[in-house]
Amino acid sequence: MRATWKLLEKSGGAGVRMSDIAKAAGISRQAVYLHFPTRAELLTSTARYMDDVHNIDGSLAASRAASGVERLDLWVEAWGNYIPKIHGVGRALIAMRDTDEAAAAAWGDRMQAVRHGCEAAIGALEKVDRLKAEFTLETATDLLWSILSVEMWEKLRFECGWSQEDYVLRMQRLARNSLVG
Amino acid sequence: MRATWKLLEKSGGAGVRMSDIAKAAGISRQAVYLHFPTRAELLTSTARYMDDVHNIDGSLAASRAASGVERLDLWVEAWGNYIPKIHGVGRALIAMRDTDEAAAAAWGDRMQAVRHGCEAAIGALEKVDRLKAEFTLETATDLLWSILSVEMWEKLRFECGWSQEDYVLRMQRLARNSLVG
DNA sequence: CCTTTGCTTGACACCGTGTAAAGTTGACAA
DNA sequence: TTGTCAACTTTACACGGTGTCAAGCAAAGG
Repeated sequence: MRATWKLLEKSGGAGVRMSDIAKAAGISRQAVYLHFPTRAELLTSTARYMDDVHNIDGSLAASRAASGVERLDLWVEAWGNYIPKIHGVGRALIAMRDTDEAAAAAWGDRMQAVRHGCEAAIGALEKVDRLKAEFTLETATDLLWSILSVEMWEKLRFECGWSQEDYVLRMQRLARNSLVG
Repeated sequence: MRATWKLLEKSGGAGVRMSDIAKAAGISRQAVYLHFPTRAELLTSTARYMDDVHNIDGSLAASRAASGVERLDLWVEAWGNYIPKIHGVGRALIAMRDTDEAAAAAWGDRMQAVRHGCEAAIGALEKVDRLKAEFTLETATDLLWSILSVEMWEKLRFECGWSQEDYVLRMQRLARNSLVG
């Protein structure tokens, strides 16, 4: 899993084959299949492992402690800064979605968790009556979640050349401008 | 190209093989290669053909004629309503990006054209001094372009279940709230 | 000493894309 | 009438990547 992680990180998630991973791990390609039945399993296990190492719950604690607009800001920052860490694996999983049911499910699950984070942030906003009137909890969550998607991060970060700091700052502003009334 | 179009439209862009297209067109798989050297070529030719049939320039005329905030609204509407038409081919091209250089270039080109549309809309905003001070022409274009990406449309439309009308309306509002001062 | 565990090598099936070659069919022209 | 060309057919195969299968090997440990 560490080899997978390293390779996906350096490649940005594309063009990493099972044989590459095996070589990087210093074992044969078949040995990889002794541990992980499929590529999708390896990727999702690696993703879980990364969550573990990064202690994702810990890094989200700050945003959970806050409330209202501040909570929204902190959530955008926390998740926004987590994206680069998982980006490689994410990209690989996203690429497999079309052809591999398991990969689609695994990535969908992870994104559902992110959605819950978004929903909690919007909920906090609603609680202090700062959610724009045009939104329900659900539609606001939809929007925030889409705005904070890995795909959008990729576009802004690589195709538009934004720095990570710019990304976080501007997404915080975007979220505030569009959701907070 | 018509067969390709039809299949990609119905499948949403995934799992369409050259042999499927050949069968749908009523010719052999090899015959397809007599007309299009590669899958990427077939897809991009189909995309061009679709632009032609849809008369893209005509449908963008309205937005180009307007100015200021109205122009932004009309641009979001025009492009937003064009996405579903090209979505199938877009998805297929996006899926090929990682492995096929030609596909990446073709899709990149098309998206660059969309970016120009975004830039023109932002330019119109700037001309009447309604662009928020925090933006340059470029950063505002980056943001609008990312917000109007096919990926975001897919997410909102299918994963969040928004209707096409909702999508356009809410994206207009999002663009206005975040860009117009 | 024997078994188990973790690995190795090597071969192979499957799929989809793309290539290659030889043959068929119909239209049009000298 | 014969010949040629273009569009297409059938059949076969190479390649790359995933996943399967089988036989064998080496070290650890009761």
